[in-house]
Parts: sequence; structure tokens; C-alpha cells
Amino acid sequence: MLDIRFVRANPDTVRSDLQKRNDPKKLAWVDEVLSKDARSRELKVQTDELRRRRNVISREINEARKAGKDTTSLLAEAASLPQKIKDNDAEQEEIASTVRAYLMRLPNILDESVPQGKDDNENVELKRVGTPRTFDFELKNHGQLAAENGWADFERATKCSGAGFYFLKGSLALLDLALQRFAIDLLAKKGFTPVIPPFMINRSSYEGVTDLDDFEKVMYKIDGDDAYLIATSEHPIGAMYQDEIFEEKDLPLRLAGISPCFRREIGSHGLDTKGLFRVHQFSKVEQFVFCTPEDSWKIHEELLANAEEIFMALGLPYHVVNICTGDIGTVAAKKYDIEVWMPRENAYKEVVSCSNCTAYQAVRLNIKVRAKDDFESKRYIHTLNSTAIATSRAMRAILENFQEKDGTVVIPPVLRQYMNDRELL
RNA sequence: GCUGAGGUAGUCUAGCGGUAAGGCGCAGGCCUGGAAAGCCUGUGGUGCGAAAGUGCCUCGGGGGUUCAAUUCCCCCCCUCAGCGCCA
Repeated sequence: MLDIRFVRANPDTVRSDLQKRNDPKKLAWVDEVLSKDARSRELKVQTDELRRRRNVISREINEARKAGKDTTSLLAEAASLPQKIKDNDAEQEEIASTVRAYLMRLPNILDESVPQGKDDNENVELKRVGTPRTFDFELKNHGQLAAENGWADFERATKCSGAGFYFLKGSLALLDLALQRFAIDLLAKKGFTPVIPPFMINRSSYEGVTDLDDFEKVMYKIDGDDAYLIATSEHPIGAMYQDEIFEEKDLPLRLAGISPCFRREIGSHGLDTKGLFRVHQFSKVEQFVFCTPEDSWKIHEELLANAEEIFMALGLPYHVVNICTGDIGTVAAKKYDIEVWMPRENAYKEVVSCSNCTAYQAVRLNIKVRAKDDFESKRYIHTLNSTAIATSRAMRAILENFQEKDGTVVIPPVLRQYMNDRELL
């Protein structure tokens, strides 16, 4: 969420950002937030004065009693105060919660380098890496291939868990683990600490890290408990340090989250998305960084480079796109996607999402950093996150790009050490 | 799930109707050739103010009693210990 102090000080920045996003509804909120916030502070001044008076009278009553003086007039004034205070508090509380509700829904301020555009068709390609292979036979779609080879069982998963779930078996179960292990080892060499987080978190922590509108659409709620299945390890890892203050020397903090991810919404189905591409559950290794505001743009590039290194090493052709204003969502100030070449569809498809959330999550989570030489100064930190590998989508890419005519699939050499040195699935 | 003990500022600990005391840590200052030690000041949130300042809030959370609640009453949450169940 945006810091109310930021909105007060920079209303024009907030307005022009919402114009860039073409969001007239939220644009109208800005003035309402500002006027309600002003009224709220005005009320606070009044109420604080009433409280001050009450405190003074209480002390005077105490002293008068000790001195054996009459207190009836003091008691009369004191009796009139609580109701006024209560009324003011009620009004202020109502205003404050409205302001907060708007603030929670106002999006992050976009970086200037974010391209303007209506939707994902207007994302800007930044570069292409690798050359798509040409096939002299007809590719099987990845789900069919996996099922035929006994590497996955979609039908039985549907029977016991519903559509969008899968059993991974044999080679693909091992490939899932190999991909995770490969990504973890690569990130560990770059200073990331592997972290396996809780797979459920409570509502208030969730509100700190995600877009509120995602709640009903995306998250699975555990019935009867204040618990949600995580949609990505980004969420518990972000919430991990809520209400804490970092020392500058402890930043940047680089963590590699390892977890299954659970998502209710999986969107449309088609032959190519059916198997492993759009699913309710998948494994992911995630890069997450807490850093100072000065470092975040440099680290954003670093996270992208790490993710690219993984796909390059796997030998998968990909391109990088700069996500445009119409597609970026509320939390990120800037987002890159890596899309990998899917030869059956003849298209690049999303496999990595790399975001600089600047202070947006930190404000909600109340995470700050204190400089060593300036004890008084506390600033909100910046958070960043990027996929390292989402195994379901990477497996689809491998099943398509490295498929042979006889239905075998070549294991990328970098994964073989994690697959008992096998060359084929 | 049961029983018991707890929840006080970054942390540890006191206070048990009169408006949060102290230790440690941390930051700044004094002292010093430099350091340590010692001493002094500060240490959460929020508002008003150009500033100097100044006010309000904060004792797990929410209600209640009272002129006044960390303290008394009610409800809830969490942590720890023991027991039970258990991969």
C-alpha cells in the first residue's frame, strides 16, 4: 500500500500514475483520501485536546482530594468529557478505516520505464535468447506425452482432487525435484539462503503481501481456521519480517523460497494448457530480496539475470518482456516476464515473473531499515521477488523442446547430475 | 484436546487504582593521542508546528467499572511447560 505521507506530499505523482494506468475510478479516490485524511487529522487535534483536559482534571482531582478540598465542580467537568471523546473517536475511526480501505487498493507508483499499454498484447519485448529448434515430425502435446509414458496421471488426479491437479510419477517426479535442486544450488552460489516456509499463512499476513482482490479469486481458504494455502513462497517470506526494523548492514537479504504453490484460479483450458501449464498446484523456487531503496533497481536486474541464467543453462529459447501499464497489476512498480518458447503453440509463454515492489509491500508489512550512523532515521525497505523456476511450466517446456521423434525426451545436461546421470527421461 | 504458568517499549525484568521504574543492548555526546572503562542524553506509534518545541496514544487484543485502569470485572487471542494424541 502507499504510505499516506507519500500521498499527502506527492498527490500529483499519484494522480498522474493513475492516469497512466487509465484508471479513472481510483483516480477519483485520491481527492477523497486527501480530504478525509485532512478531516481525520483535524479531529485528532480536537480529541487530543479533550483527552489532555481530562488528564489535567484527573490530576487536579487527585491533588484536591489529598489537600481535602472540594472537588464537585471538577467532577462535573470531567463527567462531560468522555462522551465527547467517544463521539470524536467514532467519527475518526470511521474516516480512518475508509482512508485505509482506499490506500490498500491504490496501486503502486510505476517506474518511468514501464511502457504504456492496454493489456498483455502491448508488453514490450526487450530481447530474445536462443534459437527455437525446427522439428521434422509432429510434436505431441506435453500432457499426452507424459500420460502415455506413465510420467503423469491426470485422470486419476481429477478423480480424487478435481481438474487442474496431477500425479507426477517416475521420471517426471524426479525431474520436478531436479529442477528445484538445480535452481537452489545456482542461487545458493549467488548468496541466497534456501528457505522452506510455512505453506499456510493467516489473513492479516496475507493482506500485507498481496492484492486484496486476489483473495477470493486466487487463494484457498482452510475452512474453520484463519489459514490460507500459499499461492507462492513470496507471501510467507514477505510476511516473515513484518513489523521489524533491519540494520542497514543486514541488507540486502537474499532468500530462495522453496514451496508448493496453490492457486484456485487457473484460467482457460486448451490442449496445450491442459496438462501442466495451468494447474492448481505446482512447485516453485522463488527469489526474494529485502533491500534498501537505493539498491532495489540494481537488484531487480540481478534477479532477472539469475532467472535468465537458469533458462539459458537448461537450453530453452526465451525472450524477456517489459510488462506494460495495463498488465502490471497493483503491487509491482516494474515487472519483467521471461517467456519460454513453446514449439507446439509456436509462441513464447510466461514462465518467470520478476518484480520490484519498491516500498509497496513494506508499508503494509511495516518493515523498515535503520542506518547505522543515523539512529533516528527509519525508512521503509524495498522488496523484490522473481521466479527462479516454476517446475510445472518448465517441465512442459522441456517435454516440448527436447522431445524426439520416438517419443523420448532428452534431459538438459545441467540436470543430469540430479537424475542419476540419465540422458533421457 | 486437558491442566498450569505467563504476555510490560529492541530485549530482560519491576509495578497490581493516581497516569510506566530499572538492567542490558543500541545510538549520540563528554573524556582520550586513540581506545576501553566511566559519566551524560536518547531509545515505540501518531498529530500540531518553519523551528524550538508541544500534545495524544502505547503495558497481548476488545469491551466494562471509575474523575482516573498496567492495576478491578467480562470476552477473545497468543506463547511456554506438563499430560494426551500423533508422522
